[in-house]
Amino acid sequence: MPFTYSIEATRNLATTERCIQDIRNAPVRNRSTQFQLAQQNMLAYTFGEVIPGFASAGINGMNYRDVIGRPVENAVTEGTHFFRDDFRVDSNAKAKVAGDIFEIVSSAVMWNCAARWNSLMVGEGWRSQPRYSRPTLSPSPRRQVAVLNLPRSFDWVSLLVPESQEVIEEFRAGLRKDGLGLPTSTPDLAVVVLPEEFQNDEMWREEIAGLTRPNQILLSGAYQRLQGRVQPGEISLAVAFKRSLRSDRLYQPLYEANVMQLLLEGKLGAPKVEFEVHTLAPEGTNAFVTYEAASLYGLAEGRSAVHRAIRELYVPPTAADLARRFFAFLNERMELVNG
Amino acid sequence: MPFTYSIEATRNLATTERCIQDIRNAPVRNRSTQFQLAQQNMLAYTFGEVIPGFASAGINGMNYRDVIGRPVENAVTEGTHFFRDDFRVDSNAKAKVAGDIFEIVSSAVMWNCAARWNSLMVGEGWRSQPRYSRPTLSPSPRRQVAVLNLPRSFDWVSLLVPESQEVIEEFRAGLRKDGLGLPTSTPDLAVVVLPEEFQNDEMWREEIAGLTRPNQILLSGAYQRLQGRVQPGEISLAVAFKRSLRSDRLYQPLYEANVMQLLLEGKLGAPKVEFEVHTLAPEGTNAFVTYEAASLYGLAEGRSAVHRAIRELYVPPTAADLARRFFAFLNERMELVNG
DNA sequence: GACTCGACCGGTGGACT
DNA sequence: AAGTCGACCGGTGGACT
Repeated sequence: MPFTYSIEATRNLATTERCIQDIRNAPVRNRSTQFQLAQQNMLAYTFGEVIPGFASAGINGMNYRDVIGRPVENAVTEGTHFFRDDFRVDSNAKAKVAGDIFEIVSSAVMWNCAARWNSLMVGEGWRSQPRYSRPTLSPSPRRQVAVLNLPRSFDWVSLLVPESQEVIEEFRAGLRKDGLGLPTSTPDLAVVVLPEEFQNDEMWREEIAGLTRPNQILLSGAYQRLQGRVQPGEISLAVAFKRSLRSDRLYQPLYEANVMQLLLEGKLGAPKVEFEVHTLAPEGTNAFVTYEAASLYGLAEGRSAVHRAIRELYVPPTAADLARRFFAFLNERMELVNG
Repeated sequence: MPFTYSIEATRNLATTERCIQDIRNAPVRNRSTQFQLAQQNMLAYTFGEVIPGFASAGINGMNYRDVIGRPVENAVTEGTHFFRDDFRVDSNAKAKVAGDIFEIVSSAVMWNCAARWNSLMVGEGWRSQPRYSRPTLSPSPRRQVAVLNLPRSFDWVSLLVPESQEVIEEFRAGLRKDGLGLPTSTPDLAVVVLPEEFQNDEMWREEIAGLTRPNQILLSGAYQRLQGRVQPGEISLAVAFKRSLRSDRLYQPLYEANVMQLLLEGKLGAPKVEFEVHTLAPEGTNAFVTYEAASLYGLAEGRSAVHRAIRELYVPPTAADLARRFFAFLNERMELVNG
């Protein structure tokens, strides 16, 4: 499972493990797809033994856009090898898979950061390989975090403890009388304070070695363990991943951040909701301006401490930079949690 | 310029007027595009003598999705005719053009509705072909409207009279001190009260016969005439056009509606801002739920008259339905304007 | 005329039913 | 297991510089 394409490794794959699935004889109804980019196999192939930022210096410091592009690159190499001129995939296929890979790999980087952070918080000291500067916040098991890559169709409200969900439900019940609602969807990822009942579990301190299928399942299913167990103030960070930007594709995070702020800050008394957007191709400066928008809820209330809805549009240069930045964030934000 | 593909009509086109432009020998830098879908030529070809809703009964009552799909259909027929097996366009090319065509054609339908409405408002009576039921609002030249298809990169605030723009500018100046902003972008289309200085101009009462290139320019440039001349309460309707929906593509209109409501209702004392979304393929019911969201500004203020940010997600069955619905809207909303 | 900038949406791989 | 449902984004034609 090499980061760099290997004809030997490819040859040893069972056909079901290959990155390219030939479905010309088993087409999906109402589609003309001939070859599928098997996203999970691609992740296992390219990142099966590699988590960027926690791998070799060469990968940790490599241009992150190139790192994220590698699975599709490898898959296309494989497809061309087996199918030559017959091989073709729609640009929309690459687009879908590249977007999911950016999200999943970045989540894995942050998962490993959280594991390392948590290990420090329970008093195990600061792991030294690869080297990141040691956070200065005084360790406490209560300051552990969980990194949750949230699935499609998720509703972030389901993370909250029942009492908080009830407050929101009552608020919505009032709206429904007028035919109104305030539906919530989700960021791609949430960082939450690790609930007390998990603070002795080792799994939250274990760095994964790569995105094998079992590890993919571990990370993508982690959110289920925390549903109904998070206090409003414990949603420490929300992240939206967008591999590239277009002016019309900026608004789901911007809107969802506004709703989160209205509900968490306004109705549940939580501190500032930190919501950020990660991208590898901002395509101009317009997005940075769009994301300077003040949080509408705070504005309307005429509060003194108005803030942006989106705290930052971040373009990670390398996986190591992403990790360093996340450690710095935790070092600052987790001070809010009583040690 | 037939609505139905005609090999004779195609044969008579100059190459620059054709719907398919062969650019294999003049490629765009950094692109692999071989054939371009000449969007404006396509509109002139298929709709050069037809505005749906103001054409024959067959077209007015035809499934609007099929009407909107016709230009691409005709262009593909042309391309196949001239280039046979060489002809290919990316699905993203069709997607872009289909989206713009939905926007431009729907704007043209509404333009003609406005022309007919205005003609009634200045006392010329109600035109009878094709037949729509006569609005009941008492006519007044002050109740005329302008339909503005707004361009890419537009800022709806530029429509407002200088005094109102200044109010917004002052508000933003306060935000900028804290590193905040509240940038505005635009709906695809705005319906505004026709300013007094234009109420005798015939052009606002003239129905166009088709989307010839000059008429395309007339409609797409109309907004320039009204910039700086609209009172906050005179933005009667904002529309976003989305040929098809995806769950992630719902939020630009939802967010922009919220911002418009904060600024126009909250800061400038305008009545309820009516913002709607038109689509031909909602793809499930989720979008209808998303658009039940209450306007965040009203919520935060704890106002009594909270309303939805998006008034409706509308799926026009035919062009005649779109026209009828717009007449009904004008009949109701323009009552707010003193006759 | 070459280049940059907006905003268009449909084809996709996987989760869930 | 066949069908439905989420949310991914890159290639595009035109306006502008």
